[in-house]
Amino acid sequence: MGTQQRARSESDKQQRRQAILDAALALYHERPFASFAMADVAAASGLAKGTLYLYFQTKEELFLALLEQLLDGWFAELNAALDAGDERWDSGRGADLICTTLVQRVALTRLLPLAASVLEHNIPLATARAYKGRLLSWVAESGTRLERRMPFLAPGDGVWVLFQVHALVVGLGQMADPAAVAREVLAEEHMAPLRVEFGPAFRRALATLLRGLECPPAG
Amino acid sequence: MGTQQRARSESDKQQRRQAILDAALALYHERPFASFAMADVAAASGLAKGTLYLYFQTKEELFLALLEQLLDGWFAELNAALDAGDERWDSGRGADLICTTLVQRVALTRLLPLAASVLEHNIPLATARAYKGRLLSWVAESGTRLERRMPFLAPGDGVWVLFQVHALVVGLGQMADPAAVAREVLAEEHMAPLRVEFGPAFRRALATLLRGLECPPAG
Amino acid sequence: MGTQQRARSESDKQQRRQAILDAALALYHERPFASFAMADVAAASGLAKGTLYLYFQTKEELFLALLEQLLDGWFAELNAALDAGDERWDSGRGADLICTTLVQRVALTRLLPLAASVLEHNIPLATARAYKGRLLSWVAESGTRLERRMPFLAPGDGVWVLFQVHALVVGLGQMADPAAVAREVLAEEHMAPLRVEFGPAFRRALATLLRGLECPPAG
Amino acid sequence: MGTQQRARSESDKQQRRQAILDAALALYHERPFASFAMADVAAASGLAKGTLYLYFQTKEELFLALLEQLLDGWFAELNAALDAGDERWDSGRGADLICTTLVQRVALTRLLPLAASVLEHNIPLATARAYKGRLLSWVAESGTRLERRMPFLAPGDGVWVLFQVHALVVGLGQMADPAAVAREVLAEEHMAPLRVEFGPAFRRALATLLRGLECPPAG
DNA sequence: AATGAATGAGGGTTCATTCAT
DNA sequence: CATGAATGAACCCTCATTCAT
Repeated sequence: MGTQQRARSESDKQQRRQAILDAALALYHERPFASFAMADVAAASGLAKGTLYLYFQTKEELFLALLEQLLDGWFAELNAALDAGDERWDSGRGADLICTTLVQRVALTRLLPLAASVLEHNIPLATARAYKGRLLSWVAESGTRLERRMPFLAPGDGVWVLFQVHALVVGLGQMADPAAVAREVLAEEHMAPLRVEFGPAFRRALATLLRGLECPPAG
Repeated sequence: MGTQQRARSESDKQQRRQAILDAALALYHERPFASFAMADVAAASGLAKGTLYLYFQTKEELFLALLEQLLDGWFAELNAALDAGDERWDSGRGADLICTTLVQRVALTRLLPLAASVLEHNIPLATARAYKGRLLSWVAESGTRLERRMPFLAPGDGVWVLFQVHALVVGLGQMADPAAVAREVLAEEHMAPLRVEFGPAFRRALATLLRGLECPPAG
Repeated sequence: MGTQQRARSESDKQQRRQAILDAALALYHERPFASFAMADVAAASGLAKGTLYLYFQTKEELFLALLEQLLDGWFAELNAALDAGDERWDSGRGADLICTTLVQRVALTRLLPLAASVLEHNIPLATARAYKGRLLSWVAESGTRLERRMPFLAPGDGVWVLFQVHALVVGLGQMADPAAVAREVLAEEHMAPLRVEFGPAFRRALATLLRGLECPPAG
Repeated sequence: MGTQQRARSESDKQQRRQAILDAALALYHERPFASFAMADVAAASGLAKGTLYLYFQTKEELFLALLEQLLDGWFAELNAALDAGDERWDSGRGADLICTTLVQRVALTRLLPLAASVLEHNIPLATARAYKGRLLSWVAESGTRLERRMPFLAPGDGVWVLFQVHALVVGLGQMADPAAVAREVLAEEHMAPLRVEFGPAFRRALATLLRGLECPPAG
């Protein structure tokens, strides 16, 4: 119905852009992201469909902006924790930090798996480059910090660990968040071994992985 | 166009069913599986759209049939290798086997990530149950074999390792197989650190993970 | 699976034709006629789909053949009753006969409404002519008999009454046999006035109609 | 093709909705309603297919909206006529009113028979309830008025008469509006007795029916 | 800048009919 | 005569995007 106030100044516009992203995020609590339609995001943000296109050229761009924001938040928290103090961490401690910060960011862990399929559609080269560029610097910066904190990590291991984190989030996230039908099946008694809870599963996987790096070479 | 030969005998029909699956598989070389339309599969297999529905009740059933077939093949090879001989393996040897058998099955590693999203749509409970049931028995059987071969694995670790394999295949597979636009970006000089090659990446991740299990507890 | 025995002689073929019609009829007991597919009829008669087309050129022809058969049976019974004895009947008696014979022929009353829509599709002129021709002679013959039995009927009234019977069967039949959703709605308390039971509704309508003919002109 | 003007105001939208209904109605002149595809209605109204779904959630909803509109118009006219003046009417007068108002509403008489089959498909319970509810109140209100005007009608007879009207419209309408092939057959000389003209046929049927109610009980 | 009505290409699925065997 | 695999035109509906206002 009513027309929203116009965002005139540049900061107004940034705010509105942010409001759209927030609304999109909020939709997670109701339904899987893959089912989003622009109409839903528009409704959730109290704007008209067309308005979204003033702030994002395509649906995918909106999606990537949201993902970047969530990643940004996580890397910031991660870096802050890695920068505080200077005692050495063992693999358990490192795994703990990453898990704790990540597990509570449900939206991020659910959005990340979709990144790849979104990147397949409809995004201009420049957008893809921007996203990947940002990803690169995040990974590089946090990778270095990880290596500093966990000296058993060789140069380059920090970035490598973050890749594994990505992979595990995507892979385990998918297993831990099955669709309705699958959930129903998994609820059956004998399916118990196939049930995966993201938090514990991820923690154990990451801890084991870091332990493998920490472990003195066999022999 | 022209009418295909009729598949009369039961074995003809199995062959045709297989031909459809093969055609679907072949489409990978041209476009991401997620974008498949039944029309595409029909065209690729030289059949009419309606004909596909003689062999598969829904698009999703076709997809799951393909996936199960590939999984079946892999688990068979894996089990055969685990059953041959009875020397003990260390983590490196175990990782090698899994990697070698899996890496050459490109289609499987690309299809697996889609399983979750397919399971979200349009499949009857029975189909989901059948798929999950099969998965369960594959995982249980191969898990036991892994434990037998690698005695450093505690009971239950075998299944757990296979879950991590699944997760890593999905996660790393996604990173290693970017869409056209993303590939173009990653081809740029400075993006090198973000490039992931599935084989080596997966091998290292799995080896490290198994090493972590093998490693004597810290202390 | 198995191949049916071949109908070689002409009488074999008549029998098979009849078997198909019987099977189609039997399907009524399970689902509304409008939802029939040729595949269903084939399955019900234990024949292959293609075989049906050896006996009926189109789906509609099969349908009309079935309808004609049911009509034939009813007119035969009606005529027999009208021919037995020679006392005069009043409107009540006439209505009773028609109702009693018709109400028990559920298949007929449910099939009749579909005749019109079937005639709209896909039937050759010759088939339509044959059907209408048969209808004409049935109506004419039974109409005459009605007039003989109920002398308050003027010449032509007999045919006219049969038209009204047709109309009422179609109209009331539709109201008395609502679809699942409609039935659910009608089951609600306050919808009671909209509920129609075919037997009583038809009986009263026809009785009133005949009474109107019987009734001395007003004034 | 070209883009239609946008319906902005609420009244514009009502107008467009109406235009769609009008276009659907107009299609009657070309083909039986049962064969309508949304694509046809779209083409007839000069809109894109998708646009129809802005105004009607499903094909069936469009259909019911059209029917309700026509019914509403008829009941309004009927009620107005029944409310004007207060002399008593005999059965002939009552039949006249109903016939005259109904016969000129060709679309209504052709649409009504399809209501039942439409109600079988794809409509939410709520829609069915709304339709039946409206029907109930129309019938109840006009039924009462009929009884007031024609005192020979017992309580409840008014509603009953309207049911017969419904049934006769459906039944006779079907007979009077044959498909192309059937029409051709009926045009042949000797088929004359099967030809039904809706107006006269309906008038006579209804008049006779009312006369039957008016008539003093036999004996 | 904001709107939201209009677009229209596709998508999955059904089913009457054909015809090679 | 019998079969049933193959066909392919239709159908309803969705939704990202556009653009007139």
